[in-house]
Amino acid sequence: MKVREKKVESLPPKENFSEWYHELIQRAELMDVRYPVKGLYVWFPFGFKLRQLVYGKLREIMDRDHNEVYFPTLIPETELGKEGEHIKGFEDEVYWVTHGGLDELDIKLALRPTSETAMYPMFKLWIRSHSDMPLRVYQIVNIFRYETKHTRPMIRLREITSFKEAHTVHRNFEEAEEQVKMAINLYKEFYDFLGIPYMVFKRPEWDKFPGAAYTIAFDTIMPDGKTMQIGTVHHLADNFAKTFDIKYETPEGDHNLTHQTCYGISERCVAALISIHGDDQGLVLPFEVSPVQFVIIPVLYKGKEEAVMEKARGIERKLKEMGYRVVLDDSDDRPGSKYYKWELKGAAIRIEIGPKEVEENEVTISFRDEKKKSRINSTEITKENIERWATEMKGRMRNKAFEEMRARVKYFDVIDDIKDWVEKGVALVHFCMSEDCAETIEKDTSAGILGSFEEAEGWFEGEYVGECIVCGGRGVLSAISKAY
RNA sequence: GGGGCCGUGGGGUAGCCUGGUUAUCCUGCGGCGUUCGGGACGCCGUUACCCGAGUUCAAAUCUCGGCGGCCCCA
Repeated sequence: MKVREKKVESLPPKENFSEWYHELIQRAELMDVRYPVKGLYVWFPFGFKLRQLVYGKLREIMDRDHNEVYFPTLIPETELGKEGEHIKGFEDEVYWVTHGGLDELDIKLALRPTSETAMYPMFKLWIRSHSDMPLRVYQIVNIFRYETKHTRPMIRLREITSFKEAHTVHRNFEEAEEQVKMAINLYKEFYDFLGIPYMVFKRPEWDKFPGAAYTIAFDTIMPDGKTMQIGTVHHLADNFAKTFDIKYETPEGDHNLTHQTCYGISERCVAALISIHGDDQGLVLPFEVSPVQFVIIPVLYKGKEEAVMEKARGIERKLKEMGYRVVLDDSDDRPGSKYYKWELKGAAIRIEIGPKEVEENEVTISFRDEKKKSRINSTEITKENIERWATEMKGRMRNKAFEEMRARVKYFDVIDDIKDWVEKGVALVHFCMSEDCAETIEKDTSAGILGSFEEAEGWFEGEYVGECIVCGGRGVLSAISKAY
């Protein structure tokens, strides 16, 4: 007798990252990629729930000392074009609204590629005196960029749907710089919460935000070895204040230009979350942000259904009363089929209840990041234990992610071997930050300079300063990678 | 920026080269029944040739354009 082949296709293995990502996003019902415009995608309810939970944390962090605002999507050409460097950086990727109905507009309107030029004319009106600062606001909005290269959900989009952008105004360069440090710490807190490892760089001059004095960026390493920028913090100095004439009156009665910062995180944080923690089975999510924190699978044997369902419903009720997100999967599928389904969707904790558990007042419990199952007494399902489980699970996920990333970071003092290495990770080098030397590196390695480390701790134990790998001049610890 | 490949039910595909009957298979989906501890089975039902133009008696199939997707090089 022939054993029947398993027919249900599973996810491509995660080693095949590009395919894995693409399939997972659809099968786990995060996004529908079938929308008929390139680079625009639809959030499914399940995916949007995940987005909301992740951004809930981001909001919580921001709300501590920022006020949420909303500025319009459309920016007049006259404002967008005011800051020379800024517009130069965005001009080839701006969408323009040129008509109202059948009439051509006198002044074209841009779909915001970012909101500096929407906000700062208003900041000029809002800022009168030194006591109006610091001003700290943020908004979570969609922004538009006409990408011509390979678009993909949550990573490279024409409509970024979830751009959290913060903008702050200060009295001088130093106070703005303090804000930059504060922003870096906020983002660290956010990514630590998600268990996502990152490196923090100062971007090279040629790669900073258009119009900024300098740019700090967070990069993580994706499973295919390429880096992905998952957050940026910009010190704008008084560059935009000059352009938009944002001045304040000092206690002495002088009128000074303000200094500003802005910093942003997009849905790439969700992309990083699912890419870094996910496995061959599908999503692995921290308990706090999983749309399904508990899934209860009843195992229904003929004649014993009612007792099992009764216990399952009881536990469902109990967990819901504690405030958790719970699904009792009483659909017609076999238990095995349900295990696969909820693993795909990243349900954090699974509880199985069958006749045996009913008899012994136990439940079978398993955590999404582990392979094993165990039996516990039903009375052990307490808020205290659940919080402990969530913390332990996060700890395991974070350690695993950190170890995997560390294995992809390696120091080099000769250029030759870098070309091969950047196919699977990040190369650390001492580098002088000159554009000439950068060109040599880009040519010899087919990879780019991420910048100089803000903090190398955790990634490199040696000296921060050393000889530039290209010219031998004074170099600082820097990183080279292929980037998304 | 340059080059190549592709578009068939909700998803994945065969058919296209060599135009011609009712468009293949897997999966999914709906109903009924039997089941249920790691992807159950039976029966019934359900849905497709990207859009536009051209060639032709006849186009999923050939030609051109558009839109969309994938890959390689810079």
